[in-house]
Amino acid sequence: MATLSDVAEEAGVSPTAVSRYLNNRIELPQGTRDRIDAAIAKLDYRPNLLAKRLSTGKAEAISLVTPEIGNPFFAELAAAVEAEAERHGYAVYMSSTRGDRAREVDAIKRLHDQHVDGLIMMTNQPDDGTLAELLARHDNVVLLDEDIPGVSVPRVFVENEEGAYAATKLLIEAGHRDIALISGPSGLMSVRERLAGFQRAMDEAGVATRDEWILLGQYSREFGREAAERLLAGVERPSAIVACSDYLAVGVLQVLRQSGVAVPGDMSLVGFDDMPFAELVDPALTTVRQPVAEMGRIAFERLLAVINKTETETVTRLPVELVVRKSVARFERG
Amino acid sequence: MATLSDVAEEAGVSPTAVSRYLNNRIELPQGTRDRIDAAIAKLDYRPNLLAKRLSTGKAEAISLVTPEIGNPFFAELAAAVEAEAERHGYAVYMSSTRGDRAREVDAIKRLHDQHVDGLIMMTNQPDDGTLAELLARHDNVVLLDEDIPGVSVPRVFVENEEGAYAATKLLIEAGHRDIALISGPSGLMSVRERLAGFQRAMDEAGVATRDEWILLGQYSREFGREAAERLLAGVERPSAIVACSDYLAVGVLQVLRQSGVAVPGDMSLVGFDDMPFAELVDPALTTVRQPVAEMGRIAFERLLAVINKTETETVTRLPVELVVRKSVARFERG
DNA sequence: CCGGCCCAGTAAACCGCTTTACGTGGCAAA
DNA sequence: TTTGCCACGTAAAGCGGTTTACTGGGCCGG
Repeated sequence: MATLSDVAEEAGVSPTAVSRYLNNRIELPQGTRDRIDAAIAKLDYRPNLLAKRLSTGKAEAISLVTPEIGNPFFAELAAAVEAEAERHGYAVYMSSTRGDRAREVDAIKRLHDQHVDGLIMMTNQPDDGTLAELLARHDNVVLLDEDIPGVSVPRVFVENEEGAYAATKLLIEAGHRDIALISGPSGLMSVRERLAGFQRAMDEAGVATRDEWILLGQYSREFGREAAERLLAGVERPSAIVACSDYLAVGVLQVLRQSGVAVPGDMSLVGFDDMPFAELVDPALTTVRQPVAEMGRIAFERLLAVINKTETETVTRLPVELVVRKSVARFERG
Repeated sequence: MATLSDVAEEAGVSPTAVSRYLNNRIELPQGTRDRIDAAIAKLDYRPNLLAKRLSTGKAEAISLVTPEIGNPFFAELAAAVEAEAERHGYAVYMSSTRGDRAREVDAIKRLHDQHVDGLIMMTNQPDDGTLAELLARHDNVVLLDEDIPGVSVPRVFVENEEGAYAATKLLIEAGHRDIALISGPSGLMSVRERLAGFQRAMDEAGVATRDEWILLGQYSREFGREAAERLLAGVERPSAIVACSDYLAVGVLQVLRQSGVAVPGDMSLVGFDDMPFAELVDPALTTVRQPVAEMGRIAFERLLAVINKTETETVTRLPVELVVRKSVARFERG
């Protein structure tokens, strides 16, 4: 690999001149510029970013940590962040923690390496304080999708409560009163908020919620199956289910199908997220769409703002949208 | 941020001593070790990876380029690579090119930056020679999933031909003779090989293929829909379709459903990949499973081997497996 | 009592680039 | 003729580590 000095020598100038020329920090006469350009071309010179970063302290790169890159929701979010970052000339280093706290910690600590200018963080498990403490030391972080309590950095979320409210209301307006809710771990902000939206819709309609029909666990297909089985095993069955993630909904769907419970004939179902497969399952899933592209875009924008110190803590709430497909039917008495 | 020198000063030794101690290149008496450890703890020292890499030339990191991280197939592959890399203490920098040639080129060129020790490359568009030429200059690259002709680096593929052969044979054994094939861009190795497998199965059974029933385009849902529409519009219809990607199959499924063509009743369908949603669609998709986790694992293993110069060009072919679900039925005459 | 060896470290160069603070040489103005 | 300034650069330190070669002192054996 040719270095800056090689280029300088070839062009008959000092490394300083080449460096400053390349960074537009010096005016050179045409002749000199040509010689440098020729040398660069001849040697196929590419600046060593590592050295550059070490020297300048700027990385023009960010890190993106996601719980599970194999999960379409996070993958789409990651793609959106990357697209926006590219527009600004930033590289994105993605990593997936696979729900491992140690890997989350690692990812944050790596901020120290100077490798990146900032971090967009997604998590899907409640924090026990570890992450919050670690993050408190940084000001170049943005939280996306899920909160970590006690951290004062910009955050980008969706209107979880509104989403769940709309989903629940749709069911109520279809005549349902016996509605169950399946959601993720209780420590998560999104879980709390969606539960609140559900509760509010039920309260407004004057219909009581039942504790045994509120099932909190994980945002996973596995838990969706488990929860559905529990609901089916109960003495009374709800006529509709709000699943707070499409992953959950799909798990529910599988169990219902196996058990011969028709959707939406015998049981209505609403999901959350509008993952790519939501319209592919049978029946096509009515669900609450999160504006994934927008979330990614704004998260990056916010991060850029804190990196450039033009802004600090802000919380952005993006609206969600109820997408009506085929998994909800009017409740028929009997 | 505390530096090595800060630690050295705090511990009352030279930076050299600290560096060598941390890298196990020196034996120090217990007392000195304790002082250094204490200094590190007190200052919360973390080595600056950038500096380390610049100095050593080793990055303990690889780069992973995927065409589209939002695509579950690539996302899962990425997750698998990352999992294996982590076991070996390597960081993974993922980037998605979104099918943009310029971004692919960029990703390769970035190998020069010393940022990473090597590159695992996935692509989903035929190369016009650009990539091949660029890659020829590197020996720390592994190709995954798809080939780039003219490049002599380790490659990890699946048995595409066998997969398509098995899928086609399944249909033939179910009594089908009018079988269409839908696949990706014709320049791609996987497309060629799957086509060959299809052809071989048809030849062996003594049934002729028809040009108008072999539709090559893109590995996308969009093209799946388009191809399905073309098949339905033809004067004669096949009774079964081999879709060379589950994305294609899903597109096909949508069009068939809209057109009132029952699957598998009126039309049998086999996919390829076994993406996560394959078992969720209706009917659950019979498809050819690619061993994604294994592919990722082996790709990393191979990359490590070339990085350490213990191996050069090898081509690995991983077996695929036909997963029979509900989208294929016996052909009923008439 | 002296030479040599080992223990416990150290000085200094280097990785490749940036940046601050300085030259030069030539020409115009005084 | 001298001053001064501008155009065109350069020297050298620094980013935070690693690594090679070396050294000073204590102790042991002869």
